[in-house]
Amino acid sequence: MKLDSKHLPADQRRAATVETMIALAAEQNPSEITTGAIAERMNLSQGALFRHFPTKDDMWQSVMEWVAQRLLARIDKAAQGAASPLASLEAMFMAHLDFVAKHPGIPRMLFGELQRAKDTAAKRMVRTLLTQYAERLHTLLQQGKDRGEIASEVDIHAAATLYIGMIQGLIMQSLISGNMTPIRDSAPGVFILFARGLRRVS
Amino acid sequence: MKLDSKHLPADQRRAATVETMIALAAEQNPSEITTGAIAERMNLSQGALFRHFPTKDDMWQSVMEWVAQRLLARIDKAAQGAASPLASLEAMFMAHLDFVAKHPGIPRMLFGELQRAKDTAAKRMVRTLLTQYAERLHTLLQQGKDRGEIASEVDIHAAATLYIGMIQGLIMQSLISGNMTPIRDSAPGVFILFARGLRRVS
DNA sequence: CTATAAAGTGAGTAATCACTCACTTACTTC
DNA sequence: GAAGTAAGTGAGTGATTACTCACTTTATAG
Repeated sequence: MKLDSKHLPADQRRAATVETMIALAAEQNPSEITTGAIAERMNLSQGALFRHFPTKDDMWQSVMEWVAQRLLARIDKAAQGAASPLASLEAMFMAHLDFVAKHPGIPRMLFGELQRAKDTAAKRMVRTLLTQYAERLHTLLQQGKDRGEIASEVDIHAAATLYIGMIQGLIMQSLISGNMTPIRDSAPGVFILFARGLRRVS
Repeated sequence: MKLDSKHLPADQRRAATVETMIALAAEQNPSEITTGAIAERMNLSQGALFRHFPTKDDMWQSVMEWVAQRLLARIDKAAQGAASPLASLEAMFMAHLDFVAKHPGIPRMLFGELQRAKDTAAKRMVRTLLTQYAERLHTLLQQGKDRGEIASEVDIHAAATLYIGMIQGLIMQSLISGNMTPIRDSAPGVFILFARGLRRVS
């Protein structure tokens, strides 16, 4: 991969643009990333970007596609290797946090895109991603109930909200402290507490 | 209060500006709110705003002060009336959600400000708010342990993160659906699950 | 080696934004 | 009711931004 050379083929240039935007989002507010800053980081003229994307919104859409594809693949793979529904949830949780720790700009992008006023393609993509994520959570939680691992009185919808909230809360902590360490350090304890609420009292 | 009349005294005009910004934040991405839009909503010329605030950042700082003051007062009042630490947490939780349901732009503002690149006064104010909030949570959780209401093996720091995450998760749901109803509907179930994880198994 | 197409350049443009200022209007006080 | 002051107006300004385009450079196929 000679991604730094000039005159890349179009598909490689598009991929490099997406990766650059994700890298920049780790350093600054995603909504403040300019096409000029993207081009500068790529050692490219600003105008060249628009040979590969019709608008900036299309660039963001490509970024969100990249994220949705990678994140869902990561959590699916993590869930498959586990022995029980609760273990799958924990593996998904850890894989998700590992993913955002490696790409700290991504949760910022998702949240920022969600609260855009306009209904952009990128925003719809985020909604789809989160909906698909929630479906996987519901399935696993129901399986946990069926197998008696999760208490029957647990509200599955509430549990899915709490799961998403766990991740969001940890991200919030990292935004306050300015680095990613609290995520890795606090994650296990938070999940233990979450699982305590779910588990059937034997 | 004749807040719509022309030629308001300076302090009332500043207060009206803050309230207008909070109202606008409920409708659109806070970072996309322009001074022109604020002025238009107030039936005021854009230039007039800068007679009362030296910069736009100062406007945001005033907004954050408004939020910090009101939110902390609300949750403190709610916590006082409750019979036990866990009941206080629940009352705080509900008061907080009631607050954000009435001012849907506020969580957006806080999160958006947190991820700004520059270290603005508003950002420092958000950090302070969240730190003070976390202190209250730690105190209550420790009291719960001392009284035997909360299991001794519970990680207090994790519980505080989970509490913040609960709120953040519910806000996320409302951003996806586009309205505030899921917050009010799902909140009790989510808290029950949270409390299940904390409570001492008798 | 040459022709052709793909990719990149850099100097534009129009729109938008926060912020300024000379001037006008409205309140207050004696 | 005149004088003084506080508040508002509206037409600026310069900086920034997404996007365009005529032209140049590079890669590649015959």
